[in-house]
Amino acid sequence: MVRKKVKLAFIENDSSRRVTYRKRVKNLVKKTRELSVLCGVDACAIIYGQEEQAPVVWPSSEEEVKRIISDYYSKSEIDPSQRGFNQYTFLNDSVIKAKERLLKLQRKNREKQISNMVSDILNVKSSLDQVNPSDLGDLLWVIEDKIRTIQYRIRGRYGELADMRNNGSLIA
Amino acid sequence: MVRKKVKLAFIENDSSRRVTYRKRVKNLVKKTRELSVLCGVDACAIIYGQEEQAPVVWPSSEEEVKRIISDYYSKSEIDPSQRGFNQYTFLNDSVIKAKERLLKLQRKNREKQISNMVSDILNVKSSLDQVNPSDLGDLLWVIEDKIRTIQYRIRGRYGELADMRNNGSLIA
DNA sequence: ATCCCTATTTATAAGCT
DNA sequence: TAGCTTATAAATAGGGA
Repeated sequence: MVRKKVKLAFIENDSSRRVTYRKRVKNLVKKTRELSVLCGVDACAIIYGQEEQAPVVWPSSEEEVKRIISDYYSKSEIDPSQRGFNQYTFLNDSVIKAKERLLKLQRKNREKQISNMVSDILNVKSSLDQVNPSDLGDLLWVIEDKIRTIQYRIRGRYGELADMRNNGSLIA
Repeated sequence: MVRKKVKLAFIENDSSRRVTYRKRVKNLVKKTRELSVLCGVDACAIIYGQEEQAPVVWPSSEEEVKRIISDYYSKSEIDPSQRGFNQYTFLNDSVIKAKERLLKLQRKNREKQISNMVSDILNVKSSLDQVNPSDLGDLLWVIEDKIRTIQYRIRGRYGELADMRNNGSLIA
């Protein structure tokens, strides 16, 4: 996009791809944070880098997470009648069709798997809405520890853990 | 950041905040997509706008979601021993402390709530890893319908649904 | 690989309609 | 409120050290 307008396609060259990745991730996170602060909304960026790379997650610092969670909590205190509203299922033709489809999925024993995945993608906000303020400390601690654990696991401990990777039963 | 260098703080003026929000969301999504394509990584942007606004989620189109899911699936086919690896709990001092803390949480009957929230924030990738390719069609359909349902619900149907918002038991 | 540099492209705050 | 325009700030590809 500069000394030569680059076309939007996978960068084959490993070296320049990695450089571009670092530059752009940095700015994407910055932009995410700016949007959040300027407009008073909660925004989340998740980037899964190549193999052997820790995922980048924003917000990730204790301070930021705390701010977002307490913002959510104070909102729901101000207007508790709003809480859980997103969970209500509006009934119309497309939802009726959805239900038929889900019934079929249930028969195939996949419904739970799929709804969990949809939740992962769409429901971060509603899960944050449901946190009790007395849980904030524990929540932050668990999140931070999970991030550290993932980073530690991904960075250079493969040797020690190699035997475990061959055991499919570890999936859970 | 332009005709006047704006300081990074909440924009009090409603009108300009909304304009800034729309402009920046558009570009944040664009940047997210560019990073994803240029560097061959999976990235996700989630923005929760103000009240009465539909959340913005990228990726959201059938095509993009399909691409990401099938990429994940083909990765796990090439190296199935990697699947589920992220779920393994590495044992070290901090995890032992985590477990003690979790035990305490369990006593308070909050553990499930919190671990679900952590999963929402950090585990989008691993849930995508576990999708069977034959489920892709159903998955895409459910996601799209969920997005449509949320948008429809949030945009201007409050009148009809107002009575329901006063019922706290709808949280679920 | 990592800074630094810088020519250009992008993003964007204000104005104007 | 929603576009469109424009002056300026930011982001960034490609090089060089």
